[in-house]
Amino acid sequence: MEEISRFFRLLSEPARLQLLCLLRSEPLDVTSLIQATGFSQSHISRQLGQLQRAGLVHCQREGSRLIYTADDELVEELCTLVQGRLRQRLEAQLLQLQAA
Amino acid sequence: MEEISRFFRLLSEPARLQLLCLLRSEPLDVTSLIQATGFSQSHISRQLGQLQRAGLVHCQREGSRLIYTADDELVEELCTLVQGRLRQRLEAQLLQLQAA
DNA sequence: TGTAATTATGCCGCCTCACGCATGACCCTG
DNA sequence: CAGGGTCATGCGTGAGGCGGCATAATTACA
Repeated sequence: MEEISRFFRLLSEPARLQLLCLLRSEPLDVTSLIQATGFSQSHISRQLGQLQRAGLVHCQREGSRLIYTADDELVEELCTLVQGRLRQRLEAQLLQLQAA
Repeated sequence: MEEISRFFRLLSEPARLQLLCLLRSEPLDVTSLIQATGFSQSHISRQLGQLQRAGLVHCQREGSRLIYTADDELVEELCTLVQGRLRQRLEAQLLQLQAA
């Protein structure tokens, strides 16, 4: 339970979720992630560290760079499920507004 | 994306997750939830408010009490998925330890 | 109608964590 | 070996949110 909530906390930060989405389409080095997100280098590095400790990503050296890769498709599944629910909820609210 | 992360944030708090689990097995009033969790009355009330605004629970009067009910089975699914992953990860670590 | 029970809300202290700056560690090239 | 590029790590700040105390609001009951 405690563990599960910690996992959700990892995904509760837009920056981390964004990193996971970016890495899901293709492996990238830190510099690319910085440019893609607009966050500071230190921040990106920290978030990547957290994701790595959680086993959601791993990295390998490529010359002087570190290439990060997303390991798990679970996050995608979770996001899809949640997104479906949010969509469904919005539609329900829309119907209710039209009825009024 | 922003919305999705907000949803995960809801589940990132052990107290809220616990409330959802309790309400998933049976509808309960606030007093029962307080006793079951050990948190203060105000805190429970607040968390229930958040869950309600997110559409995860709803409440109905039953005399002087408010009976809360969990609306969505999505949370269960999400928890099951995450739990499976955590278990899988622990087993992997165990194997790695045994190999060493 | 007054009182007790149940729930919601304003207020506040405290802790966690996001976020950037500066610095250190590591690798590559000349 | 020197210097530049890439990434990680202390440090400080500020905001958001947990969590409890006190209080208000709502309801049931005598």
